[in-house]
Amino acid sequence: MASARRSYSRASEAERREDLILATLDCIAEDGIKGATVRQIAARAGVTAGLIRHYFTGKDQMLQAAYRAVMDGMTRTAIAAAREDEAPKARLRRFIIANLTPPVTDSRTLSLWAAFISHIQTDPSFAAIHRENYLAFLQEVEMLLLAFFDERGTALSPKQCRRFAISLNALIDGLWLEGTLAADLFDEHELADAALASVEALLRLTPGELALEK
Amino acid sequence: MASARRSYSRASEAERREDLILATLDCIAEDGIKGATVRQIAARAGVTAGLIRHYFTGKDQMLQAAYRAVMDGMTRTAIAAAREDEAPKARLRRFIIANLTPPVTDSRTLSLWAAFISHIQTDPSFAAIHRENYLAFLQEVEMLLLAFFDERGTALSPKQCRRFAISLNALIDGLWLEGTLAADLFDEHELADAALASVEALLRLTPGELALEK
DNA sequence: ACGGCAATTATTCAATCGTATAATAACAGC
DNA sequence: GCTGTTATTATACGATTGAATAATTGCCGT
Repeated sequence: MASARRSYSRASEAERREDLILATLDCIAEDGIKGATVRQIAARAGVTAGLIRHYFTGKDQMLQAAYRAVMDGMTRTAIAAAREDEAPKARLRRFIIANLTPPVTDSRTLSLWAAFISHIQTDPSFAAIHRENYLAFLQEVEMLLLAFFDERGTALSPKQCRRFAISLNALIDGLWLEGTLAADLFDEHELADAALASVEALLRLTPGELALEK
Repeated sequence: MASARRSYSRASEAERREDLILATLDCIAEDGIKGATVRQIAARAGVTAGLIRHYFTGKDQMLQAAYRAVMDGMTRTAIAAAREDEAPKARLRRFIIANLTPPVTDSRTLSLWAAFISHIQTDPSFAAIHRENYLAFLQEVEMLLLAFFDERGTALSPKQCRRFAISLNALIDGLWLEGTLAADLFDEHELADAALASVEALLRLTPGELALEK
């Protein structure tokens, strides 16, 4: 009885790692962190479970890589929305809107974010990843604010800029979290509109200054 | 060889359930959700594992009860801070401060909150608990705002009140989350001060109107 | 004081987890 | 085309999990 071994094809390290990470995210999005077992992930990636330990030291390290991938994706789309070839006001507006419309406000994204956030408290590696992303996000907001107030001709001390950035970031985070958790309570533009009006108030701008194009 | 069975004492259903729930929270706070196994919980509660299924249908149901306990605790302390025997402005101020100082901004509270948030996406029972608490929180904020603007003599339409409440809630949530996650980045009063200034701006009040007593 | 109810313990079970190791097949270099 | 390297599969192992069942002991009513 010849052993009928499964046929397979070799892949480059880069794409195999990516496949495994994407499969991890699929599993988490579907069943939560408890659904992300090495077997389920391997099955979803079309390989066998043992392969995971060939590319990662262990399951934990793969989860960290997956967390990095999620956070990178979130910040990348938000930052990409604030295109450099536009006026500071438009960039700030686009940045806010991008954070409160799909694909950032998306059930799957929230599931992934939520699955990882609890690890921050327990595992220092996850804490480092979070810290890194939070500071990067904060700095991006600060740069947008500086450019905006500069164009507007309003003075803005570094300390005040930082305070604005912290509050603005908190507002966006909160709206994103609750808005995505209870997506049925808000329609798509309601969230972004509320954010724009709130940011105007937060920065002590005149109503409509940020939302209206002219 | 006489079987040396462990001696024990009976307890009322109420306190046994509470003991088990508190033990559950202790386990989660210490090791995350993965540390909340029936055996560890039972050990921490000073009973044996089997007893859990005598008071709860299963582990899931006990986790739900624990989640309810956490959320109740958080909203209760915040609402209790807005004492009824004070002026509307003071109540609003106290409410905001209470949400951004210990024991609400506390590493343990965050750990518990974070451990449960991912279940909202997966388990409808957890979604219902979250929804219930979110709406209760929102309504509390709306009532505080109505009383405040009424005393101030400013008109406030129900729609505007709701929009304010949503934004204010998001701001508090975001500050609480990031501030507690990165507690070392902020000192204790910085968070509450930032919140007060931001809420003043959010509600289009004059700077210092909410923070200063007079 | 004692009998019976049920709260609690003790033990077992099947399932599943992450990891380790050995066998094998795919592919590159020559 | 052959050969050596190694990516991949296959299998096994020990630990741990949530749940189910049976045995026992604490305690209340009488």
